[in-house]
Amino acid sequence: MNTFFLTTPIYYVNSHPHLGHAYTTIVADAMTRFQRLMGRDAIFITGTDEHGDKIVQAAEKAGQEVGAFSTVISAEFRALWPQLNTRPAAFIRTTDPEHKRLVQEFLHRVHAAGDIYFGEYSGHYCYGCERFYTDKELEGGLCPQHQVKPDFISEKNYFFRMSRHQEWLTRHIRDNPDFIQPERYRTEVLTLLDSGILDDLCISRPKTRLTWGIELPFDSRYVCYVWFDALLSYISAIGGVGSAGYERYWPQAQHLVAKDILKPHAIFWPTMLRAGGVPLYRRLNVHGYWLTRETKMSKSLGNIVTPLDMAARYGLDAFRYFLLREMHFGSDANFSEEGLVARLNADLANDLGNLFSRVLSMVSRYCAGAVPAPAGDTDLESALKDLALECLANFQALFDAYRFSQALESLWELVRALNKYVDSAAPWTLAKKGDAKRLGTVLYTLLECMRKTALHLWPVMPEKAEDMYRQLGLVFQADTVLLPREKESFGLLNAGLPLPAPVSLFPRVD
RNA sequence: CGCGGAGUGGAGCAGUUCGGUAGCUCGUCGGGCUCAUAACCCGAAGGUCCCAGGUUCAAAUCCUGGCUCCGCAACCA
Repeated sequence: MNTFFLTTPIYYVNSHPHLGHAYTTIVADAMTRFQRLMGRDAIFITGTDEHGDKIVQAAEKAGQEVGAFSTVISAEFRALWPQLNTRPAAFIRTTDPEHKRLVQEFLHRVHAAGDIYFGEYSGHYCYGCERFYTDKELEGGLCPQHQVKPDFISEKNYFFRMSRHQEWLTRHIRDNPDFIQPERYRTEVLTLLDSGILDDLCISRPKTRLTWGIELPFDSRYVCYVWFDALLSYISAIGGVGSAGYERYWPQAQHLVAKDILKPHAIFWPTMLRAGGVPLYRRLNVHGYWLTRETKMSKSLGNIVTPLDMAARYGLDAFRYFLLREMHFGSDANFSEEGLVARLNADLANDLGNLFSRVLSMVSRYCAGAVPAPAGDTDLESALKDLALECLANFQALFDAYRFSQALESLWELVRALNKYVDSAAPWTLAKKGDAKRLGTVLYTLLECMRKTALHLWPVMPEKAEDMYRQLGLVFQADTVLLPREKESFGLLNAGLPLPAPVSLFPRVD
């Protein structure tokens, strides 16, 4: 089946949505829109992760009951996505009853398969932090937070036999170079796997310490460790193992995460799936962080960028464009308002917006506002068309590989070539000479290439792309578009179409 | 010797997998055009590709050693 299925992480509700969350979801949305234009049945899903210690603590800090607290934050995330023009096919909460049931069912399967055992865990426990510390984490034997000596306590817990699957996982990652992308993160995981034996994963928390979680189906004195619960949401969101949604989408599953949660996705999750007898996801796509002034964004530093402020100030599509154009997928990137404005002015206003403006105004002036008919091509057109098809083919291949920045660069190579073509062909001279045939060819060629450009931009800037389409006298309908044929031929724009009065697409910001 | 990333013209970055005349955008300077959002097009200046060794006919790219910066090990995409 020709499907495409992508997940964002389910965001942890101990903080409000920020630029990082917006980026990941916008990437997921753009990729999904792209795959749809490529002719696939494509969806992405998102949601919130709501269990665990940290949430209980955050709720206490806010002076709220934990269930009510996570509902409020979860709703903030859910409300943000439509405002960024992202359209998840599902929004899952790990507190959904159906998810809880599916997690318990999965735990049962793994337990029955013999991959969960009851054992004892000993460690340095700080009652102030309500957590265990490893020897490495302690500073001079003291808890780094409270500067007190933690108690050495033993606790009975359930463990997942992750170590049993280490060899198999290592081989799988070696044999499937695409399983973790970009390459550097694959290398990182392989280094980690080669550096020693994996510990088994402690997957329970005694209710004496934590009750905010999913109860273990085989022991009501415990709740499930958050990651074991959260990762399974990727399957709950489409109906659970064996459901119609699962059959349809899971075989093509890809995940999208930031580098901080590489380990749970690259190690915990595949071994869990293996133990539960569920086929693995196809691919894990890992991106970097947005930095502000060379340093990481964090609440304590007060340098959080609020996505909606930027969108409101400069336009949502310019914001989306900036995020995809500026960050090289996988590496960290810098976010700055100046950077955004620079891109908006240079790429969107000067190159793209101005191209539409100059061409549409000539069509309006020289062709009575209707798409002219092309006559014969000269070498100038042949060269331009060759370049256009090459740029579009590159765009499609790069976008498909999550190399958004390079994909857009490739598209802008075409935009610049179009501006250059205007200068070389000089339609104003043709108009003066009264060479209607040649003028028709030049302007038609431009309009057709602009149509292709708008089409390819839709995943990144849906509203503006639809505006561009309208300017070309067309109505954009995603289901009727097929990108693959667009990189092969010209002439899908019909001559004679009346065009509306030109409107500025991207006004400059000064 | 905790793990990882980065160091390329004034700024921001590609290129490093599979060595072969150093590339893009912005900025600067000069020119062109007049259809256009003071936009667009052409040309120019500007680089010891962190340093030192090594391999090679040839190294930004491979190997060894070192320096500097940053991130993770605490929240967090």
